[in-house]
Amino acid sequence: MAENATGGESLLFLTDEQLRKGIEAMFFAYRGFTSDPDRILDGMDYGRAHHRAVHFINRSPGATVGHLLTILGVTKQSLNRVLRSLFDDGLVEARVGKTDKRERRLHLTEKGAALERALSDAQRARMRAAYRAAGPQAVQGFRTVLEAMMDQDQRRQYQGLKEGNS
Amino acid sequence: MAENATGGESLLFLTDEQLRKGIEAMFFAYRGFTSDPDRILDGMDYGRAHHRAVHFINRSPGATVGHLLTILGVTKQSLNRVLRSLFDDGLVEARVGKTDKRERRLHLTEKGAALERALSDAQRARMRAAYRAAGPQAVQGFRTVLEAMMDQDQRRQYQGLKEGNS
DNA sequence: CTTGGAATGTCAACAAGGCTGACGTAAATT
DNA sequence: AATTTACGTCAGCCTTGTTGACATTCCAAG
Repeated sequence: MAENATGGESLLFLTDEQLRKGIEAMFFAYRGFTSDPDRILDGMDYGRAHHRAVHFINRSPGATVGHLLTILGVTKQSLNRVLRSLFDDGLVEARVGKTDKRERRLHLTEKGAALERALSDAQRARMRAAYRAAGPQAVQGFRTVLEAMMDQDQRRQYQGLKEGNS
Repeated sequence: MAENATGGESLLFLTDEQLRKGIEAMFFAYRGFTSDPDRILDGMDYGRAHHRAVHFINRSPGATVGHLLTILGVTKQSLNRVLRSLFDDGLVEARVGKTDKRERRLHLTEKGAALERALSDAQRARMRAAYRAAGPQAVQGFRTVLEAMMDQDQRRQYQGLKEGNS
C-alpha cells in the first residue's frame, strides 16, 4: 500500500472511489476537528462563530473589523452579533485606529486570551495526536493537499496570516 | 523546509505554530471543499444537509433511516425534515424492509441520482485537481492525518462505508 | 398471546448563525 | 463640498440543528 509508482504513472489515486473516500475523510475529520472546542463552548453562551472570531483576533492582534470580515467570509451583521457579545463580556476590546480613526483595531483582553487558550489547547491537542501518529511525511502531504483544495483568495489569506496586520 | 530529519528526530512539525497552521488549513480548505456543491444547491430548495443525505444514500443504497442517523450524527427530527422534502420531490424513495417491516430502506430515484451526480462531480473535480497537484505521496499523507483526526466511532464508520448495508 | 422495546414519523417550539435590505454616522478622500 | 469608506444597527428571513412529547407499527421475549 506504500509503494506507489512514485515516478511517473499509477493514477489510481485519482479514481472516483479514491476521491470519494477523500471527500468522506474530510467530512468525518472535520467533525472531529471541531468537536473539542464545541464541547467547551457548549454551556457558555458562545458557539463556533465566537471561536473563529477569537482565534483570528488572537492570530492577528490589531486586525480591523474589515480584515476579519474578509477572513471569516461572513456579513458584517453576522460578525457584529458575535463581536458585540465578546465585547460586552470583556473578551475583546476595540481601539480606535491611530492613523485612520474610522477603524477599530481588535484585541483580546486577558480574559479573552484565556478563552482562546482553552479552545486552542483542546484543538491543538487533537492535531498534535494526529500529527504524531501520522508522522512528518504525512503531515507534509496533509498540508499540501489542503492548500491545493483552497480557493485562490483563501489560499492567499492562509499564507499571509502573519504579515499584513499592525 | 523540505529536509526533515526523517529518521529519528525533528519534532519541529509538532510546534504550536505548525499545529496552528494545520488548524487554519483545515478551516480554509473546508470552505473550498463545500463551496462548489453549495453553489449548485443554492437556488434550488436544498442545502448542505440535503447534499449529505443524498451522498450517503447513494453511497449505501438500502441503508435504513437509523443507519443514516448514526452516520450523519443529527437528530431524527432534523434528518426527517430533509428526508421528507427529498421524498416529496421524488429524489429519494423508501422501501419497507423485507425481514423487518419497520425499517425503511432508502434509495435514490433516477432524479435523485442525477442530483447526486451533479454535486459529486463538482466536489470531485476539486478533489481531483488538488490530488493531482499534490501527488500520490501527499494524498497518502492527507488521508492518514485526516483519519487520525477522527473520533474512534467516526473512524469506524468511515472505514466501514462499503459493508454493513443490504 | 401479550407486552416491552425498537424503528420510525410528526407536531411544536426554540436557538445559532447565516443572509438581505435599509439606514445612520464619523472620518477620510477627492 | 461631495463622495466614499469603515463601521454599527434594526428588522426580518432561512437553514439546520436542538428538546420534548406522542403515535404507529412491528419484532421479540416472556
